[in-house]
Parts: sequence; structure tokens; C-alpha cells
Amino acid sequence: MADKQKMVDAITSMDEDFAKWYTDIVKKAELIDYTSVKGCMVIRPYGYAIWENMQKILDGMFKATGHENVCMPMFIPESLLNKEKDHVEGFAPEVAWVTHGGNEKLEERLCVRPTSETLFCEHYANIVQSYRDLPKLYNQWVSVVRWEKTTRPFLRSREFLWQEGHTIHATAQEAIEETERMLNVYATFCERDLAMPVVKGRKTDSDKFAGAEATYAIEALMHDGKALQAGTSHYFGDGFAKAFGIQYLDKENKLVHPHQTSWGVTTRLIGAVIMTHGDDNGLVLPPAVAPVQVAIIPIAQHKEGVLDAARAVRDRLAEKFRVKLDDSDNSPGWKFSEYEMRGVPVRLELGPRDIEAGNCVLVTRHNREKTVVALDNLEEAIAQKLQEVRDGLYAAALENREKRTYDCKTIDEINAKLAENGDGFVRALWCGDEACEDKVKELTGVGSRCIPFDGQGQEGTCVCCGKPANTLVYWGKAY
RNA sequence: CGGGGUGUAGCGCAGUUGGUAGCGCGCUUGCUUUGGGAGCAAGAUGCCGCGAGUUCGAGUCUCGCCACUCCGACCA
Repeated sequence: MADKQKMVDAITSMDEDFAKWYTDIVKKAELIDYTSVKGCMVIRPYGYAIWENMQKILDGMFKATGHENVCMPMFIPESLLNKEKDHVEGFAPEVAWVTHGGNEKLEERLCVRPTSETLFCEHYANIVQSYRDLPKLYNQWVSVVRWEKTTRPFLRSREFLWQEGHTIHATAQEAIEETERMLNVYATFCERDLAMPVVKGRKTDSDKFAGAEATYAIEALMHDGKALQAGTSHYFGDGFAKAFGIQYLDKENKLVHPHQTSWGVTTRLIGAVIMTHGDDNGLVLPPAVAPVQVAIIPIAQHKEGVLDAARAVRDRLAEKFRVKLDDSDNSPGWKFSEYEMRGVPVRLELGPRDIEAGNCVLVTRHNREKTVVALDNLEEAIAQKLQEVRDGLYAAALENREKRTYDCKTIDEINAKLAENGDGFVRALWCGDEACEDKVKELTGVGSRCIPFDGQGQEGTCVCCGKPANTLVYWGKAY
């Protein structure tokens, strides 16, 4: 098939080696560069622009749901980190420590934040006294550090960019609603803007955030059939409040503990976009976050009038879209390949023949479909094409997920499906026993990803032990 | 943290029994080209990952370290 043809040979094909395909893309599309510190990468302009677009949309959604941005320090004193037992146990193995200031050894070592619950709690303890002070709906856009052992660009780095929302509420009910609200914000963003279908669900106890009462997540399936956690939202109950001494006087003049949440998404979403939509010719970016939505390629640009016409089109389109005119002296063929590799959703070709006819050629990245359109109503045509790209990407990603989702009743069935069809999501009932959860992973290689919100209430038997079970679990190999 | 692979020009790689470093792409300049990674010509570019050791001599041999990468275990 012509649309399957590989035009960019600088990129290893997906089928040949998915991992290499991924690293080829992040390098060749100039998203990142490595540095001399393991697990710490330079996010280059093109990669950072994707993140900025994600930030802009998400930040708007946060503001629309009443949140305010703040900025916490990056250091956490050891004694502060130690205040909540589960939390410190969860994070201590992977924190980086600062032990010296200049040449002086510090009285108390400071950890570089792996997450900021403790800092928010310390602050909330200072500013929350009355029910009138609640809720506080805070968010911050910062980087955090976790000393990971094996690292991969965007998917697992030692320092990564994220947003972390931290809210504190008068009642458990309010906090639970907040936890769900923000999970839904993430799901909407992923599906609408990133064109990436996600499964919403709750994590099993063994997979819960350190210190949380309940952890919710959205799980996406990558092109190779592996699962990627794309966002999380945690309900803390009043556990942190108790550990950090956060109390307020309620309307009855009683001193009580408030309830908290936290939720986050990271630059891992860039990795998710790459592995959900990319193909053998490189990146394919959903229009909502693509740094360049329309790449204008002049044809025979040395000829009289071509560049002027191209510039006029660019100036016109720039009012509505993120547009780039490439008037470099590379050949048109080179430019086609280049912008395909960079995942630009729509390419606009403009040559002498088009100009004479009052037309241009639009080519959509995901299916390489060419359309000749009149310059007159170009804005409309492009808006429609961008929508087509988004919808096409979503449909393809959903199709891949459905093709790779297996309903299984036994361990043997899981192994058979995975062997026959490749990695993917396994849907199977679970009795709730952690021993079974571990055993499934040991025997099949797939771990529990989440307990989905929909699809519950089925009666049956545990995929592992055979005892009665009614909890449906999505299992998968995870990034 | 365990197991494998790789470090030589910006990128991809070659470099024989140890003898003082090369190819392709890219880059610079000029001309010709331009509807799917153009052609010719002339150029520039190296702490051969880092540190010890063996040797008259190390990109090459020995030891140590570091980084990247893949596969596991752990995690956004």
C-alpha cells in the first residue's frame, strides 16, 4: 500500500525494533538531546513546544475548574519527608540528597523533591485554620527528581517536568469528587486533544501511591501493545492531615482534619503521543499540541511569484493556525520527508501550477491523502483537515487497542492470547487477593493496570485461583 | 540492581599481525537544479568515552571507571 510506504529511512521500522524506533524518533525529530548526567535530557525547542501546548490546554482546564498556580521550593528537609510513614517508605529509595551547601556540611540533609505532598502539607498547616479557608485548590508546574535505575527519554527520566495539583477540602466527599473531577480532566485532554483513548480506573492496593487511600489512573495502550500510565489522581483521606497536624475549626466550632488530593501528569505524555500515533516515517502529532500545524512547502520557489504567494498564504493562515513556511533551499522532496518525520499534521504545497489555478495541495500526515483546495476558503479546508487528522488518529489508536484487548478466564487463556496476538490489555476477573495478583504477573508477564470504572458487576471466578470473583481488572505489560 | 550490546568528525560506521586515522551522509562556498530526501566542483571538521598499565610506539593489548542502549526487577 502506498500509504504504508516508508519514505524516511533514517528511522528504524517499528516492526523491526520498537524500542529503537522510539529512540530514533526522539533524536531525529529533535525532541531531545542526551546530556552528561544519566537520565537527564535536554528537551529541545520542538519537544518543548509540544509540552508548552499541553501546558496551555491543561492549565486552562485547571483554571476553569477553580485551581490556582503556586510554586513550592525544590528542597525537602529529611525530617519533613519522614512525617508520613508510607509516603517516605515509598519514595526514600529513589530520592536525591543534598548534603552540602558550598563547603559546609548541612545540619540536616535535604532531598530534591520527588513529589511535593510534604511541602504542600507544611504550608497548609500554616494557612488553614477555619472552614472558611477551605478548599484550597493549588497546582504547580515544576520538575521533580527520582533516581531511576534505567531511564528512557520522556518515559522514565531522573528529572522530569510535570504538574502536580494538591487540594485540601473540608469533607471527604468533596475531596473524592475532586479526585474524580481531575481524572476526568486528564481523560478528556488525552482523548480530545491527544487523540489517545484511555481506560479510567482505580489502582489495586499494591499499586497505590505511597500514602494514598485510593489511587486512580488513566491507562493507554501503546502501538506495541504495552500499557502506559498517562495520568494519576489520588485521594488521601485525612492521613496526611493527621501526620502533618493540619486542622481547622468547622461550623460547629470543632477542631477537625481536612481531606486532601493530589494529581499529576508529566512529560511522559509526549512519549505516549509518540508511541500511540507514530509510524515508520516518524512522529505523527495530534493537531492540538503540534508545534507546527501546517507546513507550507513552496515548489520551484526560485520562480517568479512563488515565494511571495507562499508568504501571503503564511501570513493569512498564521492568524488561525501554527504555521511554518520552509523557504530553505532544500529540495521539496527533502522538505516533505522532514515535516513528515516531525509529525506535522497538514502539509500545504504551493507551486506555479497551483498559483495559476488559484489552488494549493493539502496533504494529511496520518494517511498521506492529497486534496486540491481553492485558496479562497483555505482556512475552512485546513480546519477540517486538522479535525480529520485528530479523528483519524483517535480511530486508529482505538482500533489498535480493541484489537489488542483480550477477555480471558484462565491463566492459560492469557498466555495463549498473548502468544497468538501479541502484547495488549487482558481483561480478567480477580478475587482481590494480592497473592493472585502477583501470581498472574509471574505466570503471564502481565501486571494489574487498573480496575476500570465501567464493566464492573460481573460474576465469575478469579482468573488465577478460581474462587468467586467480581472485580474486573485490566492487566498488561507496562512501560 | 542483575544480564547483554555499543562508545572513533555533527550523524551512521570502517580501521588488518600494535607503526601516528578513513568512508558515507551532513556542514561551508560556488554554479546548475526544484511536484517525494537533487547534481558537479572546491573546502572545513578528531583529547579514537575517561583514567591507569604493558610497549621504543596503543584507536588497536590488559585492568578500572563512566556514559548510552536493550532485556528483566522497581517506578509517572
